[in-house]
Amino acid sequence: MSSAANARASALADVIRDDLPKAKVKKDEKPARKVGRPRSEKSRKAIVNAVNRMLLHKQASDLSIEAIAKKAGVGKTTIYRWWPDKIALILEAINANGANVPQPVHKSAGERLLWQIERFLRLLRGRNGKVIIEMMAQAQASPDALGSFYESFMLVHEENLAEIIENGKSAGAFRKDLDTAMAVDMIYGGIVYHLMSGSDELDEDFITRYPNEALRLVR
Amino acid sequence: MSSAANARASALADVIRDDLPKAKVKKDEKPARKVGRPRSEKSRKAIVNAVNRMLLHKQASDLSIEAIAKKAGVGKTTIYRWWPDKIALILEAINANGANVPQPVHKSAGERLLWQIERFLRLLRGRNGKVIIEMMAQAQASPDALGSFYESFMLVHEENLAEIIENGKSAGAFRKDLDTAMAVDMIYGGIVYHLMSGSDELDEDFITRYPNEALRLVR
DNA sequence: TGACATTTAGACGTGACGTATCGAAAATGA
DNA sequence: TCATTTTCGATACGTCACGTCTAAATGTCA
Repeated sequence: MSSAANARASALADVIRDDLPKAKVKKDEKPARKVGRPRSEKSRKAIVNAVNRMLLHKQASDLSIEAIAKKAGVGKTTIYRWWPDKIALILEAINANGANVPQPVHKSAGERLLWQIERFLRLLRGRNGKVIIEMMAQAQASPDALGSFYESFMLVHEENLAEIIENGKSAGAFRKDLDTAMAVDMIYGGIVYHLMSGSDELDEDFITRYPNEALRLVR
Repeated sequence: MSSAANARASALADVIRDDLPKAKVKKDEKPARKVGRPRSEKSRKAIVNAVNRMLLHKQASDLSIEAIAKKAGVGKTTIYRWWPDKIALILEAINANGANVPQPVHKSAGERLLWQIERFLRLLRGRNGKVIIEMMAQAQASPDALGSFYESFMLVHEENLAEIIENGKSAGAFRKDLDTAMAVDMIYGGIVYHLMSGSDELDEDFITRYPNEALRLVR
């Protein structure tokens, strides 16, 4: 397990080979404990709220588990018990994980591509973008954190985009000789890189024009 | 000063407007001190060597100034005096800054683009890539560090690429409606993102095929 | 020689890490 | 009702790195 590279390679391979068997992650993690004090929903909310409030004033790298615990009025043991690291906690707090809205059907390949890119851009618009990019940056420090970030955030977007591109190629709407994985790298990479280069937020102009620029890449 | 966003915006604007007046950074930082003990070249080398030796065994985020000083047999004051942060030190150690080899002339716009991208890829090949990407990641934590990384590493590449694209557009070799800044984001972003996604090194296949894929984007 | 900046070495206070321990609290089920 | 089980908040612990700060030694120039 662990390696993000592996997770990524296999995930893209799945999409490209068009057989996606068990990519469903593991949602069946509910043994439904019968005995013992249950997890405090109140504490969970307090922690998540504390993170969100703190993110209004400072950037993610300046949040310490200790400070979060203090602000939430919670023992830091509680945080360590439920979240493996700051990345997982913050991603949950800003609710950036998943939310895999199904694509509207009956669209051309180009429209589906635009829709997917716009969805990603919307997700990264505003303050969220900076925070998520910081998470990606922090994840570079450890393979485990990277895998965690990748699986809980990037993977689903990559899969969706890769599938759209593959379908577009099959349908003749996109270049047959296009390398799907590279196109995914360039399309999402362009956005990520833009945010990493210093723009605090994605400006309206970028959001408006980027999807069409990406569309030119694949045609 | 400080903001990387500003540095970037103005730099690209310069290239795009095709007037690049004083982009030459400041190489004239040699007051040639006459008095006082001179900086120890021996210590400088010991520090840089220590960093390089340590990077063979651990990743950049695991290097501490204290450990570097100890390994180099140097007071950490010496490090703090000469380098503003770990990013600057490591970039100098792996010699990733500058080395702005002039382009061979007499080439078509497409060839110049390929050459520039290949140069960038060569720079990020091997262990260097991981280290540089880690620097970029760490730089996200502070605007100053981001500006420092950007100016000492990314800026020159962006300027070169933007100029090539602009010239290609003027010459009719590239699409006139191409957004230069976005193309730069996508081309370099694709590489950076690829490295950030978990591949420890750029594989031969990627290096071989990426430049051509990028060329399709601009035509 | 004296002026002066840089050198190494290490002490210092700060702050966060992640673990461990504690007694109290909250649910279950016999 | 009461034992069992698990989480709760609190806090102590040892570790580590940060960046600043002294202090005495060292090297170069005038």
